[in-house]
Amino acid sequence: MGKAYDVMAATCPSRTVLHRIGARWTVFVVTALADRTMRFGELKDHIQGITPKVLTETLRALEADGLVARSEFDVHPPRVEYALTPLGQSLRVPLQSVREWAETHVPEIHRAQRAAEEARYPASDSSSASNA
Amino acid sequence: MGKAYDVMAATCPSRTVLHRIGARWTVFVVTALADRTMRFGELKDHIQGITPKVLTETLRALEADGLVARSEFDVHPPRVEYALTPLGQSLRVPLQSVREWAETHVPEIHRAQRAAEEARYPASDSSSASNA
DNA sequence: CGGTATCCGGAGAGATACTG
DNA sequence: CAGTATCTCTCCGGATACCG
Repeated sequence: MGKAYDVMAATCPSRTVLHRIGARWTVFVVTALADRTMRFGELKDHIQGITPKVLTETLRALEADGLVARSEFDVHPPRVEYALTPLGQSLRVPLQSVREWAETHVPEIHRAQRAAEEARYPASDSSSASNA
Repeated sequence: MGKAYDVMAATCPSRTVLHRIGARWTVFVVTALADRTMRFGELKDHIQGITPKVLTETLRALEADGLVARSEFDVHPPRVEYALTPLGQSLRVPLQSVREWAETHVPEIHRAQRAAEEARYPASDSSSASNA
């Protein structure tokens, strides 16, 4: 027997799943919630540059997919906490390895990009090396 | 001393990197090239549903980032082969784990989505269970 | 505090047709 | 075979302002 799902198949549902977890801010939210439960404002402060609208959309999507649990406390002022579900916890590992890869290989990629740039415009040495 | 790069920082270059490898078709191309070198047409056939334009764009981006190497043979008909660079190879592991997560957890996510749907429109039981 | 509502702009994705 | 060229269109994502 083969695999149940194959991401290479055009209509495979796993593509939808992949699309979701590949969404712009998913990795940030999951990473932020990996350590501990957080309130909306905490997430917003922690994930620098995210807007409330986008954070809400991301959280709603993750909640609908069963990755994040939303707990609302009926107090004043309002208090809402977000946490990873067990399913969301299981996503920590893959996403962490992706994030670490990104953080680790920044210099190599920059080097490759500058090299490619050089190849296209050979003469410009605005910041290129003097040492061969 | 802390980490050199932190994905949570708004201006961190690792975010750009993350964005690149999170691009729609990156995971497919890297996965396809994980096993062996492939020609353009092979990639196109293997990654079902991708259009030549998008495949080209993805390959060019990956090439610029130093993840994919393009080898052109001056023959007729033309023959062009794509392979992962060592840097690209290093991306295999993280992306494979993400892909496997997606393929593995499709049923759970579908279940969560249906449950969320139920919660919003409680009455409709078009395909819900007869067994409580 | 924890969101919504609304509007807007641009990048990316797709279909189709064509070329060296 | 391996792409380009064009065009369209959606959909994200961001800014801003407002609500319970």
